[in-house]
Order: sequence, then structure tokens, then C-alpha cells
Amino acid sequence: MMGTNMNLRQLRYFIAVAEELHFGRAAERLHVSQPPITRQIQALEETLGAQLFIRTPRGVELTQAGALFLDEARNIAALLEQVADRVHRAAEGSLGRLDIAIFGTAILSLIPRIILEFKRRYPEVKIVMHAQDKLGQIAGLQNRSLDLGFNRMLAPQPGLVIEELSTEPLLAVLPDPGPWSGRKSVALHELSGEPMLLFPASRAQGFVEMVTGLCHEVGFAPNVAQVVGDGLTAMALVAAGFGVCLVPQSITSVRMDGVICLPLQDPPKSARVDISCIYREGDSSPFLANFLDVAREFSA
Amino acid sequence: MMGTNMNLRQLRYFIAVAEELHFGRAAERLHVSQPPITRQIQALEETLGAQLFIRTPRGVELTQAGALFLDEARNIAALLEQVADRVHRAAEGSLGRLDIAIFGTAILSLIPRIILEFKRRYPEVKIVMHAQDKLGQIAGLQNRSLDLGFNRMLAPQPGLVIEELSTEPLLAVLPDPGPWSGRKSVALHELSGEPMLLFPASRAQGFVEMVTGLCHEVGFAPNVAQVVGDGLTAMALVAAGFGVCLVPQSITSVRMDGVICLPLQDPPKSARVDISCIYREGDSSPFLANFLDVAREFSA
DNA sequence: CAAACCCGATGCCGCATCGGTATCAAGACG
DNA sequence: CGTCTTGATACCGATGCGGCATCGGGTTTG
Repeated sequence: MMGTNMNLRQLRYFIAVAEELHFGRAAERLHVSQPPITRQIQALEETLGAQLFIRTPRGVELTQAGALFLDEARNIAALLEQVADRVHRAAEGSLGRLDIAIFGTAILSLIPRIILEFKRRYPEVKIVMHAQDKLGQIAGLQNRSLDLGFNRMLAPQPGLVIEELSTEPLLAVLPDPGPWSGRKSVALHELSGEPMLLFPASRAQGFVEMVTGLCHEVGFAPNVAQVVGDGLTAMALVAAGFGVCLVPQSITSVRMDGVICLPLQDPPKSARVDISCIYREGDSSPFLANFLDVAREFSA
Repeated sequence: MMGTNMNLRQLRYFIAVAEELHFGRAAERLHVSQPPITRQIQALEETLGAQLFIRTPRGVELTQAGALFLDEARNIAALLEQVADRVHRAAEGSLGRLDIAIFGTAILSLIPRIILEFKRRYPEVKIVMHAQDKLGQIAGLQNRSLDLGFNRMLAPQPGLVIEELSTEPLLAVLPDPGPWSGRKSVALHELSGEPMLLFPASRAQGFVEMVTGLCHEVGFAPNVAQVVGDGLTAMALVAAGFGVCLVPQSITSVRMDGVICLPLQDPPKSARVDISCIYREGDSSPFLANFLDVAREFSA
């Protein structure tokens, strides 16, 4: 009456016996004695309601049902092993998916290198990139559609962790040819009269306020010509003669004719912008942990 | 340190917890108390080397690894159930394969009806037909390439069981038009002068000896015109005027112009031939048992 | 702000199950 | 006819499992 419970041990024992066609040799292979084999096979036959072996004086042979079960048992055993391995790798962060958001100039220089290295180390982790601004990243992290965001000048958020990866100086982007052609650097106050292009014009500001604050520090209010969407647009407008602008250094990895990029003379310490990442507090995902490891290596 | 042993119980528990997202409800569904659930899940997580659930104050949620494992666990559980069912049906003879041999006129009348009925009852049992003569059937049974043979007048064989399904009278096959046209029966001694066609001309005889013996019983030696391969060939030669022959009644299910088939007058009891089946002694195959059940029904 | 509540984790105990040793029963073989 | 081999069985000690009671933490509630 009691036999509705198959056991993986029974399955292993059965496979051994079916391959050896001999209880004793199967027991030897399994490093147990022979009686347990007999009992487990009997139990298995009872649970299946099927005789699996024909006992002969010189060993056993498979019945048709036994031969059928052997195939399936091998399948299941292999499947289990494979599944265990995949789950293990998923848990240690080698297999799975990571949703990353970037915005604007954050994609230049550092981030691509981090992602490339991560993909090299964990080729079975699928990285899904999302282009979302600061507020979108926060919302995405909170509703779990994102695991990680890259951005600049992030404000603290409850439940989210902000981690600075690196900082970089600001450069002045100036028309070329123009008054600054041939110069090695420029002082911020030299730009006091110039029309200035600011960015980004998105919901979540930060950089705009930073630039205007810097100008006030050196004693002038910026002559804001226009607020545009991103740094590259601003640079293009500088090239077209609409004014000047300040950009993070990494943006200059894009070469553009008609402008020169000069470092600031005696820049204040605040004239730097960060590249930071943001993720959920207490997120134990191994994918995230591994990605952060790679990111921290590159920020050093 | 000991955790290399996954258990199907752990798998069931895991599925329940993953679907309920709550240890207590899972325990209720499984009709056990909550602590065993905790312990089995812990053991499973250790064997897999992966955290499957994130424990929260109001229940649990799946990790990525847990979600992956849930899919696979469902697959394995379903596969196991299906396999158990298939093995059970294979053991009771509903699923599998049966190799049957027939030869010559044994295929007429009775055998096709038996096979048809068996296929109706056990549609998942594949019947493989082999055309083999008596010796071939015996060899096939012994080397296990056959499960069952149909034939006539089988001699006892060690290790094989012969079971008579039915007997049928002999009929005289006579040219028509001819001396017997219009008659309702014929006495065997009337054929004493006629050229007689015998069969089969295969390695394993039996029927030839039987017919010659019958002739001797009524006082004449048959005038053997020719020994041919099978009964149908003999009938065709009768129609062509080569002589007469005796055939089992069932062969007359094939209508042939140019001959008439008449029963024998006062036939001796020995003037009958059997249709028998032959199979391995002690063959416990449920397919064979089921097939024999059907065959015995039809022989009654 | 403390008490009550809900959740999973843990300690302990009794029972079922499992494996090991010794032995048995039945064929095969010389 | 005895011996060997093979699977089956009896018994015993060890392990594993479930149930009960309880703990620790976090949330909710009065």
C-alpha cells in the first residue's frame, strides 16, 4: 500500500543495476552492499507498478518496461545534473540577466569598457541596456525593471545606493577658430560675456545648476543662450558659433571639428563631475555584485 | 559538507513553496507542518549551492536562480509522473512492441482477426509482423527476435510452448469443371488415381507427411505430381489441370476460379489441421500474455 | 510606544527508513 | 551431490524526517 514515493536514490540504483545487469556489481559501483540494492529496486518496482528486471540465476535482465524506464531514468538523471549546475551558476552570477540603464554622456569612455569586460567574464549573463534619464532609472530600480543605473550627480534616494565610480574635470568647449585658438587653457571668468549653452534639458537636472553655480563662484551670471538636450548637441552648437559650454572631460572622446576643448585654469575642486552607479539597497543579486566588482576595478 | 544528494521530496516541497511564496501555506498544501519545509528547502539550497528564496517579513520571493529552478523542477516533476505512467502501462502490456511471425496459409482467416482485435484494445503496442517458416520462427524465438509465432502442426520444442488455437477440416480442391462438379462432398479414396499436389516445400515439413499418411489409411499411395511452396500455388495448379490437392479449410477464404472445394466424406479424426501459436516457455511479457488472451477468445 | 501578530528558523524527541552483516534459498556447474 | 553464484531476507545500529514547542525579527495595531 505504501509506494507512491519515488526517490532519486532508487533511480541511481536502478541505472547502475540496469547497466551492470548484476546486483552485486551495481552495489560495488555504488559503494554500498548488495541488500540495499535489492530493497530499493523492489520498492521502485512497487511504486511504478512494474517489474523492471527478470531475475535469472546468473544476474538480471531488463524487461521491456525496465528498458523503457532506463532510457527515461538516464534522461532525468542527466537533466537533474544539468539543472543543478545551471542553478548553481545562476546563483553565483554566471548565468542570468542584468538590466542596466544609462543616460546621455554617461555612456562615453568608462561604461562601455566596464560592460565589455563583464561580458567577457560572464558570457552567459545577458545584459539588457535601457536608455533612461535619472528619474526613469530611479523608477525602474524601484519597480525592479532595472538592476543598475549609470548617471552623474545623483541625489541620494531612500532605498537606493549611489556609488561613485570616478570623477573627471570639466572642460571648456570653445569655437575654433576663435579667440581661444592656440591656448592651452582658459580661465572660467573669461567666459563671463559669452553666450553659454547648458544641458541637459531633461526632468532631472543637476549639471545645469552646477555650471551656473561655478560661474557665480567666479563672479558672473552665465549668459544662457539655450538649454539643449545633451552635451554633444551643445558641442555642435558651439561649433556653429552659438556660444561656449562646459562639458565633462570624457565627452571629448568624441572629436568634433570647429571646437577646441581646453582645461580650466586653477579649477575649483567643485569643477568636477562624477560618474556614479545606482542600485537597490540590499539587492543580493550575484549579477549585480559581479558587475559592481568589475566596475570598481575600472574606476581605480 | 554533505549535500550532494537531491531528493524528490525536496523538489515537491520547493515547487509548493515557490508557487505559494509562503512556507506555511506550502506546508498546509503538502499536509505537513512548517519546520520540515524550512529544513528541506535549506538542504536543497545547500545541495544546489544556490539561494532559491529571499526571505521577507511577509513570506518569500524567488531569486533568479530560484525562478530558473522552478521551471526546471516543474519539468522534471511532470516528466517523472509521465515516465511512471508510461512504465506502468508498459508493464501491464499497454505500451510496447510485440514481434509476431506467421507463415503461409496461417495468415488466412483467424490470425488477421486476432491481430485486428489486439490492435484495437492496445493501440500503443506496436505489432511487427515477420514472415518466417517453422524453423525460422523457432530460431527467432530462441534468439529473442520474436515473441510469438503462428504455424500449423508444430512439433514440441524444448523451451518453447505450443498452444493450439483451433483446428479445421481438410477440403479437397478439385478442378472445375471436372468429374466432381456439382458434388457436395468427395471420399478420399476417389482421389487415389489422381495426380496430387503437395506443399509446403520448405525446410520444416509436417503437412506433406500428414496427407500421405491419410492416403495410406484409406488404402492408396498418393500419386504425387509435384511439391510446391504453399497452398495457394497448389490450388492454382489444380485450376490449371495439374491434379488435385488437400488444403486446410481456411485457405478457401480465397476464392479461385477453376476449382471447387469439397469436404471429405466420413473424414477420419486425423483429417484436421491445427492453427497453433508458439512462444517461449516462461515468457512473462505482458504483451504476450495479453495477445494470448485475445487469441484464446477468438479460438473459442 | 508597547503589545500582539505573523513569518521563518531552531532545538528536541519519537518514528520511519536506510545500510551493513550474516544468513538463506535456488539454480548452475563440475 | 557438493560447491559456487546470485538475489532475497532477518536483524541491528545509524541516519533522516516530521511534529511540537519555541525563538528572533519585523510589521501591524491599539
